[in-house]
Amino acid sequence: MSRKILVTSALPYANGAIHLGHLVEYIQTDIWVRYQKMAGNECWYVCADDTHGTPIMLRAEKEGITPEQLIARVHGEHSRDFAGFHVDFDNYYSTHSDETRACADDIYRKLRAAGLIETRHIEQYYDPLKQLFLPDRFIKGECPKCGAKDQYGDNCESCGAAYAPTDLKDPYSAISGAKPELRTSEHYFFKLSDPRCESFLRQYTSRDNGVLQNEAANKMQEWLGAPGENKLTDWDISRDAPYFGFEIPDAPGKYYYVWLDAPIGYMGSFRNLCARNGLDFDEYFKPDSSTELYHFIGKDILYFHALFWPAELQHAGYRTPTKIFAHGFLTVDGAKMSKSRGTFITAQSYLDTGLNPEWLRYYYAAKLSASMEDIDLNLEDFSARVNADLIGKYVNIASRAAGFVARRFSGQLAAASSDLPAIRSIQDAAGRIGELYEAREFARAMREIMLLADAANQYVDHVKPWELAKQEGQDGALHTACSNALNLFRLLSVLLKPVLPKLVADVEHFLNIAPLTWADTASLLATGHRISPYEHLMTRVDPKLIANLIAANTESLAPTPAPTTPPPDESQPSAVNAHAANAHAANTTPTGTPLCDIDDFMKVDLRVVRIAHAEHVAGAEKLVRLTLELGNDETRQVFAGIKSAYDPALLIGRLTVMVANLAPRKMKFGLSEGMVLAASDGEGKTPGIFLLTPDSGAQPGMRVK
RNA sequence: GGUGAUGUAGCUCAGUUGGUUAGAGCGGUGGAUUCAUAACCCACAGGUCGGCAGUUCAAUUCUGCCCAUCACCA
Repeated sequence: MSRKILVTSALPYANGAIHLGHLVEYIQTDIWVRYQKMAGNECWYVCADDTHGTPIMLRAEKEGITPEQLIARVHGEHSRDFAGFHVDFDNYYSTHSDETRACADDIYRKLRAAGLIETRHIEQYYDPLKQLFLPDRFIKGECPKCGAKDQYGDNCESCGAAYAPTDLKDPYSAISGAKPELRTSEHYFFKLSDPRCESFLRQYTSRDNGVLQNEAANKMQEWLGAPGENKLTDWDISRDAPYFGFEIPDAPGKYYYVWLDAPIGYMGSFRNLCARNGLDFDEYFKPDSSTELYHFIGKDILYFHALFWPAELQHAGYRTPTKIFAHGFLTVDGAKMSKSRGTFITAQSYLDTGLNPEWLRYYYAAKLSASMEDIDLNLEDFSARVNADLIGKYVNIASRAAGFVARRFSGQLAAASSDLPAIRSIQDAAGRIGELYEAREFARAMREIMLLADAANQYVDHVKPWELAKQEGQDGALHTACSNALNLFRLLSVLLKPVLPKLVADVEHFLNIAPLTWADTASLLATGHRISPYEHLMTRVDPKLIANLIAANTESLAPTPAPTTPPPDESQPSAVNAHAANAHAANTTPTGTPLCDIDDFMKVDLRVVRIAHAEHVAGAEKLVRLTLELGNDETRQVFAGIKSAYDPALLIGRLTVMVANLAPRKMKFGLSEGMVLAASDGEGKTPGIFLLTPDSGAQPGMRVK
């Protein structure tokens, strides 16, 4: 009767470190898999590094190593990070493997035989210096819409416009800086626009079919268009040499696009697992398989998993995924992860700082649902939640009872009261909580479990073991009370085990019992059972650690020779969500400014001034003419480019700050004898110009330093 | 710009198939207690349920518009 289940998480790209955004997915999947295993199902969890593509090739080149060396190293780093968070894959493999190549070739040949592959010549930018075709993200130039400089080839970060790289003005290669040339090349396409694909996908992704969450199904229908309106376009699945990947059979110099072999990496990883432990691969992937296949992914890569991937499988003669579970992104303290704010937190830094990985597992569980909504890691809430729930409520129950049992009853338990309401309510809830795990409603499950933990603490409070301990002839009552408390603790441990595997392993050691399974919610500890001495199971979150974590992840303002990871390929095939991509923007923020010393700074004579007069300058688009008083009856004329933000009339009388020793400059409208200081967003994301103002009390002529 | 999602107490979130006084945890305040790494127990305070308009005997819950945030527009 036990189900046979194969589960995957999206493949992280072998080009960067695992961060807390990635971990949402791996922890979510791991909890789900652990629950399935505890519930007695045969469940296999596979994943792999996604290792192909131009970014890997360039990154390796930059480090002076081969791509194989790079991906081997990153595989080690990723494996270590996942293990550190108790993410327990049955196989963590690599797409750069014989198995994945064999699966990719097999699928490709079958699709070709089905008439779903065709070739076409396309024009694409080519870097004549590096001698390679450039992915969209490696071409930069001026946005055709708003004119912002240094924008990527697919969309503009300044105005949000989407366009083709050929639309860019003054394009240049982000690798060599060379001006790219348009060149023609033959590409291979998967004919997603074929009526067979469309009709299959329309049915497969429909709400009624239940493969996708409703929100995702709606999105797919949007992408598919109205019935009859075929909006799907063929998918370009080849890239020209040089490319790190698998060469396409019978197509010298042509390689599978990394996004083609990434999902196939799930198969490759599983095939490798099958070979090692005698599983039957075909049983899981044949078209009429009775096994279940689940993909956990981020909502950003739905397109690949809900359209391309099922269409490939269907038409290559394989089963299609049972369900695709998309989750939302992670924000930290309500905002996108940011390197400058220190909230772009790597898995390694979290562990190195000394934070307990199970704190994060619990916190994520307490916030995750089956929806695609983003979840927020609020660091204050994180500490409060973990401390209150895990230490204050859950671990506390064991701590309250263990001392008495050890001191008064030599570690042996009395019979538990099987009809105790607190015990019965946990046993009754176990089925419901199991269903919540199954449905990925972890937050609801955690709420219910903590309610049960509250009831357990209320029980202890009610029977007052500390009073019984002082009374003559109450040994029996004390013994029962403590035994009940420990049974309550054991039952709660079963319910929390998918989330807290390491902690519950310690609990199993403390209670001196075999590994807990879901069925153990039906039983109680035997009379006379002997427990081990209690050792504290978990400590509270030390606020200092959180501060250290932020500090460890805050990019220094010093000119670090930033580890400039190349920008991701157009649509990076991994769980790396949009925030990972956004992080690249951090490299172009003020962090790159060289240091100056105090002597350099003191060369600049900053003075408080009063704006004595301000007026528009006839014929000037941006300028306002200011007359500034520096004290001692000295005045200066300064032209300031602040017309767009300030009405001159409202400036008169204000205090601000000027550079008093700036060399005078002759302008079309007169001599400008200095400059006033104002803030603005160089990237143009936040419009406006903001003049500086000193605190009240400052007088014209005072030096600013 | 289009489409979609979200907007509920200081924080993180439930909830309402429209119906008397809108909930939890944390935080705060007060009390109780001392078995438990100041944990636990009891109580209290607290919100114009984003804004405006409409439908209705009745709207936080339905409809429309607006605002904000986020995502997608491959």
